[in-house]
Amino acid sequence: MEAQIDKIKQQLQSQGYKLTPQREATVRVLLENEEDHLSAEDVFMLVKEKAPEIGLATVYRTLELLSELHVVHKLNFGDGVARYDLRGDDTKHHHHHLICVQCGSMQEIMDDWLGPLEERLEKEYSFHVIDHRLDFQGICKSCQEKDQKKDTES
Amino acid sequence: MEAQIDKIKQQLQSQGYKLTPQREATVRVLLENEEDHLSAEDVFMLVKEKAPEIGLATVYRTLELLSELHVVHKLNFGDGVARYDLRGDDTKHHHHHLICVQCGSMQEIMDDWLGPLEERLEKEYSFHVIDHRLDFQGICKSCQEKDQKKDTES
DNA sequence: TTGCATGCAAATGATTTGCAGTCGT
DNA sequence: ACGACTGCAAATCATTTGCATGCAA
Repeated sequence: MEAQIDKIKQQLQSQGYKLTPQREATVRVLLENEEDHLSAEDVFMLVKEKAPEIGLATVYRTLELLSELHVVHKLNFGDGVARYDLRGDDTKHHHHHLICVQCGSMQEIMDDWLGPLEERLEKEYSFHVIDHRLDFQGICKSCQEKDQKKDTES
Repeated sequence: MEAQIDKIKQQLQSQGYKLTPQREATVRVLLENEEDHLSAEDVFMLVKEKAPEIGLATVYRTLELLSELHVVHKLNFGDGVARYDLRGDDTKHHHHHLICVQCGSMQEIMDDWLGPLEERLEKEYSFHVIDHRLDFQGICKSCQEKDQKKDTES
């Protein structure tokens, strides 16, 4: 982890920026939560545990700066908040959702089904995939069973 | 077009909603701009030309309603505004999006790649798929080229 | 009458910005 | 001292909500 911090420090300095304590705390939070897609508010709360005096605006400014330097990716999943992701080439997130339109339940599928598609995108469209989001809307098993029962009764 | 309006009217009525003049004006704007991904504000401005007395809140409420009824798709490309897309008659309106996290550009892919996956879901998870949504976040071709140039310069 | 719909204005929530003070070089 | 950096509060922007009114069955 120290190695990664050092690398980021150099990236900052090469562009004339400093790795201040606030920025370092923010980067550490991102490193410690590489798995997740943290929102700015999430990052803020986690950073506050290490550096309680930090301001939300600083977190936003830091994330924006890191984003410009391509240290993190700014992602948008349509839930109204921007999410940030450390740019590790190795970490990819694959989760799909089955959302039942009848009962509203949501099931996560951890399989990665899109590997071949992503390869195709890179080749055919020259699009470098960082992440994807795949949601299916439909009727879940238990609602199908409920429906069947109802149909039989009537 | 009248046929499509009628169809939407029936979809609304089947759920207990009415096709009010404001809603009809909004739907007409969406039909007339089927090609584009309009934001709520865009729709609002266009609807105002037909029905100047309409309020922005009504446009938002209408779009939200149509979205729930799956008449339109609510899309988010990370530029800070939600965009809306009329769902074409054909069930094969399954397009996917390539969203560049750097420049915010969006490209549509019209292929339907998920047929086999949907079959698998029905079998392995007993989940009956009605609709899906697939977005890829990544770096588009032109941003990759820009990055390369920048890297070379330094 | 009853309740869905509307327009307006005010409220909200995420993010940005203005500004005065702080810190390292 | 200079400019980069910060925290705070106020500003902004998209979207939502409260509420009194309007309208159709």
